[in-house]
Amino acid sequence: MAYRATQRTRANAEARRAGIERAARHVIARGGFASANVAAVAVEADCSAGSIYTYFSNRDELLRLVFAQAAGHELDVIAGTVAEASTASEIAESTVEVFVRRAVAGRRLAHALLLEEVPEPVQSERLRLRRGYVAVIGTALDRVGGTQIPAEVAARSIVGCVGENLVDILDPTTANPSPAEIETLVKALITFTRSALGEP
Amino acid sequence: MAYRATQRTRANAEARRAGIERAARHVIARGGFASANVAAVAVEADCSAGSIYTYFSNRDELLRLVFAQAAGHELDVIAGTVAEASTASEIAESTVEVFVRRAVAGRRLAHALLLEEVPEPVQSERLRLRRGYVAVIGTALDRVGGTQIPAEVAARSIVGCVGENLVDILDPTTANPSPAEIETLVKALITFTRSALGEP
DNA sequence: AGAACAATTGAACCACGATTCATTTCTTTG
DNA sequence: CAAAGAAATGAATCGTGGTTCAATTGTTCT
Repeated sequence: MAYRATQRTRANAEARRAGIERAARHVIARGGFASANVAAVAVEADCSAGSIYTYFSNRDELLRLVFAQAAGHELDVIAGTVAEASTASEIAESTVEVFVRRAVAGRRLAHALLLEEVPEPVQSERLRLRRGYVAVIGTALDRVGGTQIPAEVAARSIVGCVGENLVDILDPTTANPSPAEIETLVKALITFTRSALGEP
Repeated sequence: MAYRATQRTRANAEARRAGIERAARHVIARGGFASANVAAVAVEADCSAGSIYTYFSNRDELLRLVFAQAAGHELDVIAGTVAEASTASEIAESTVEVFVRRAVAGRRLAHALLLEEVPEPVQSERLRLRRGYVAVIGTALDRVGGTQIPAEVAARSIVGCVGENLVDILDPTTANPSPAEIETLVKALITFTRSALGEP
């Protein structure tokens, strides 16, 4: 016997794995999933293409993990703010505010997470996460009560409204939206979703 | 001189071209864009793969044309019904009704047109068409007046609401939705969009 | 009929990028 | 330090599916 994996070895391995994930996240945030080929991630992670396969079974799996982390974090943020809301209006308001502002702040990444064409395993994850948003908002709406329609439909509708209005704004081929434009949109969406939920 | 393209020749050529488009549409309606590879379309059109390149410059262009036809037709239908509406409520109502019912009736095709991952040229076309929907609904809302928020945001929101609520229903990997489910959804969406537009 | 040209065919070609794997380099332990 | 095993490397491989093209078949005209 002459070699055995040690504490440090494993810590290093974990650091490498995390480094590759971070690299992939950066590449995606810069150029979307389309640009996140194995070679590009390897360059960013400062390792070889082959090495990536020591830590991840394949490219799709790596992308799926990175997607799940990033999108999961966004979901947590929304869940946090929605949990504090005590009326349907507040739920609508905080959802729109957080969603739109965070998307605009991290435009390219938001586009990748929400809209870009992705490999199938990532798409499944995206649908899972979207169901997560619906669940979080739907549960909150149920808690505060007073909606005339099924909370799930209301929650989905809110997600749909906001998402659809971000399509052009997040388009990587167009210039950054002006702050004024964003203010108008946020205000309008809040008005729209509030009245939709039957609040004045 | 011994050969010149004649009336009949050209008519035949046009028929072939149309046949290939029809074949592509059928393949897409059956298995989505993913299944519409050149070989599959050729089989359905009863011609060789190579022949397709006599009539279309490449696969993406063929798919783009077929998409534009199918989605353009849907837009025309919506435009037709929305044109008859004379209140915001009626606009919301007819949009939801037509959109949802037609989507459910042609589930697989609707999924392909609205949600499936598609080659870039098709995606551009999809965005164009979506802007068409927004324009049609937005113009109608402007015509009847009385919305507190920009008509474009309202129109986009309606499209987003409806689209998002179709995601699960159109998923090809799940069973057909029950008629009752559809009724509930249509009713809820009409309520949601109506109140969103500030109508009781 | 046969010359002239267009259309069809389908197998070969090609582009692309993920994946593999023989080789080399690094770590640990006796 | 040497042996044993792990990890890293990156060029070669492979799979996939769109695209091409030489050969064949079909059509028109004199």
